[in-house]
Amino acid sequence: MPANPVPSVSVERRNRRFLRQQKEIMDAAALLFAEKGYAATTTKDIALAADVGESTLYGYFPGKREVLLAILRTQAETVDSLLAQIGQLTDRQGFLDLIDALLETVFAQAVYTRALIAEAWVNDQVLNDYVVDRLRQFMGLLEAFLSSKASEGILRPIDPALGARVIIGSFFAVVLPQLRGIEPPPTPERRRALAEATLSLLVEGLAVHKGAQALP
Amino acid sequence: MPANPVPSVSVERRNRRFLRQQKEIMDAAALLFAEKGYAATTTKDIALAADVGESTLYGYFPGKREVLLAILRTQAETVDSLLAQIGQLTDRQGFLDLIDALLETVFAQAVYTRALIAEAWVNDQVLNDYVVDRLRQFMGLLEAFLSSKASEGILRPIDPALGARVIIGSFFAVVLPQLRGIEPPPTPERRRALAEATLSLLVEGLAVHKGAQALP
Amino acid sequence: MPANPVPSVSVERRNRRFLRQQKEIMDAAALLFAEKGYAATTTKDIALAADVGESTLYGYFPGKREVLLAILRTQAETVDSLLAQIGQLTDRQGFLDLIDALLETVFAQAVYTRALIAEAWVNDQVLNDYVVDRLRQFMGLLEAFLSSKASEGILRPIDPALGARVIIGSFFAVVLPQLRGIEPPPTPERRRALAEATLSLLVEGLAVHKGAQALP
Amino acid sequence: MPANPVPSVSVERRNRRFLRQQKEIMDAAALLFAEKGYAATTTKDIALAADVGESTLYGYFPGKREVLLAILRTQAETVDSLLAQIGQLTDRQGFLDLIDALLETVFAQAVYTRALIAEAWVNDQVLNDYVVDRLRQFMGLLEAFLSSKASEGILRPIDPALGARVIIGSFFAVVLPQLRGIEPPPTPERRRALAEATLSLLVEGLAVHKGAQALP
DNA sequence: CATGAATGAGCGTTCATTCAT
DNA sequence: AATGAATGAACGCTCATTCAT
Repeated sequence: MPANPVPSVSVERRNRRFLRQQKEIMDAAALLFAEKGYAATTTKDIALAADVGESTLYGYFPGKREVLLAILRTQAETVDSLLAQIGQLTDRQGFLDLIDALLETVFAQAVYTRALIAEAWVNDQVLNDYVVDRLRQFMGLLEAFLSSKASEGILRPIDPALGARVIIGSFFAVVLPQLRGIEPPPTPERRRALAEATLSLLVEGLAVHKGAQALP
Repeated sequence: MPANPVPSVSVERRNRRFLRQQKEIMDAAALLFAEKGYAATTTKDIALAADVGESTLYGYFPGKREVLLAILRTQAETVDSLLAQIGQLTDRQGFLDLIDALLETVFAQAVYTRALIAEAWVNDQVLNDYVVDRLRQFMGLLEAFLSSKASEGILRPIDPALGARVIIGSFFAVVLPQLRGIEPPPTPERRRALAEATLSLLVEGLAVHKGAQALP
Repeated sequence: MPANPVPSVSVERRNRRFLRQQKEIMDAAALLFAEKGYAATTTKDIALAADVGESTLYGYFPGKREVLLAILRTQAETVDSLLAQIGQLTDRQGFLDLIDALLETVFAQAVYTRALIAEAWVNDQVLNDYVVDRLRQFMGLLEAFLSSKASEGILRPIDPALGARVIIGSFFAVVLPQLRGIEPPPTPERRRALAEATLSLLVEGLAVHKGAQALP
Repeated sequence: MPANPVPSVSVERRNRRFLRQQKEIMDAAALLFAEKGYAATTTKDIALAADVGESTLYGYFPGKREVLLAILRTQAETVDSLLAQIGQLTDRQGFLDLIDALLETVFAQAVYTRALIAEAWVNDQVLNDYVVDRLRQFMGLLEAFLSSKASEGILRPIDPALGARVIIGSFFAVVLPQLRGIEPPPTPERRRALAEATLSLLVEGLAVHKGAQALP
């Protein structure tokens, strides 16, 4: 039997199918991991939710663990590709755009993110491989921004690490209840408004005062 | 036959032993629940960590689930008794004291708190029974404080709910890495300093400005 | 997508296999329940006897209890279908046929019957659900027969309830040792002979007398 | 310390106490064994019912099994001492007395008897050690009686083994529902009446006839 | 390629028995 | 002598994974 010289079409189609099915399994699994945690989710649950036979999973992933890892990797890659697009933060608008893009990403894959948080909270390996680096990168961006603005005399010369944390924490406080499912996910407009309000609060502070310089 | 008035000593001693052993099991379990999550922790793990036979657990708790619940209840009761001691927040110092007391409590039972967060993230029942109410109470305190200060003209009239969240988020951002074990737990001095710096940052804002009124 | 009309063959085959395996498990379990009692029989025992893995049982029954219930139900259904076929008892031959059919049924599923008796002796629920009604039905048949014959002047007007009991007891006395495995199960001929001898004894009595009327 | 030369009084008292407590435990256990079967009864159940600590049992019996054996032995000894009192059966009255004494014994220790039956049904060892011999002895008595009366021309020359069985079965049919707890235990009068009616039925038969000789 | 069936490993839990007091 | 506490062994059952079709 001669090797088919142009099997690429059917091979591609097969490949597309494979990837589509893989994604369907990951989506089903991510929802369950998010809702119950990895350990409490059974392969039977996943198969049922993905509407395939239990053993079919093993045609797409070597095992339950690898489904989780694929989910985490996907989530991390999305964040990575976002971070890769960001250069230096230079002005308020860039800052807001970053926050907004981040929020959009987080909510676009809310289920994946929730699964990631669930697992990272109880698994050092996952925390290190999928969270620590990205958080550090993000904090680096924020710290550099704060330091630079401070040296320009626009922001106060507070500890940039603390400042970065407070910023992150503030946005987490807004995002977490929605991720967790206590509050409905925000519309894009509401998302943007929240980002602006939060940033404004952080920049200008809670206290009444005059003459505060807005970020350029 | 008159009731023996004396055995109370031995009964008390027995009782003390029972409670001590119970606590030891809870501590061992809480550490594991914190580190791996409830579902991934086996009763064998707990027994090993508490240095008792696996079946001994069942002399102290009806089952694995009840060990978790005892942990959660203990954690919640500590927070409740703290919240019960707080009246109205009226000034900066009271605010700082609250934050500090809360942080102290959280760190004093870091393992319990971490276990609570782990489970609440993946279990609606636990979230509702042990987190939602307390968080709401705490937010209520903060919101009342912000509103009251705003009406006095001392704080800006921002959305108190958003303000409360940002405050919570800020402290979470500072606390979480330590709870999670990425950073070492803070000394009381460092704890206080962090609280002050964070509060100052929130009150006065990131931006340079003049004439801001400090909280009384 | 039209429903595939063909896979019914394989579906049927699968179904047959399932039922066959289910029966094999029930048979293995019934033997053990009969020999040791339900409580003293472990799922491991059953699996070993049925020559399957222990967890395989759970593909065929939801649990150990349900294996027992399936056995009891099967036994009861067989007896029910027998009782359903019986109309009124009118003559000696009908009576003998009933006894014989009953004995045949009991011995055909001796193991199931023995398991039923074992459990009914120590379990009110089982006694009520699987024994009481059937025994009552059977006694009803006998009592009606005795009363009717008594009113025809063919049988003495003894208490029909006592008479029915004595009849049942007599046959039990013959059957139980064989069910219990002390004596070998009877051949059909021996079975029939026993039934006739027992009936004759009951009808004519132990005492020597003349002029007794045989049942028609 | 000189050995007390006359400790017998206190030793006896101690002994009586021991035996009394032993009996209490056996009674509690027998009831449970009768109601749920040996295997389904836990030592905790027994201790609770006997109102002693679980480990106290082991001061009176080497283990759970031995409690059962003590119960069975007691039951068997009672029957043995009854059988030992019986000589040859010679007339109807002696026969009735035997039946009545047996019934009285059975009901006096209904719980023990029920426990014995429960265990003998699922345990060959118990069946052989505590039932078979006694039943054989009893059947021997009956067979000898039937044979002797047959040779005297008073009873018909039926197979004595079958006759004995029918007699036993008849009384079982009357007794079992009461032992099992479906019917209330009989008063002594009712007991005697039942015995007479049953015997009469067996002797004279169900059929109408004349000239039957009563047993002398 | 998809799957129902099968299974060893291991789960949470119970139990008869022993131990320390 | 009596017992609460402790425990290894074993229980009924579940699960991630493999196998046969």
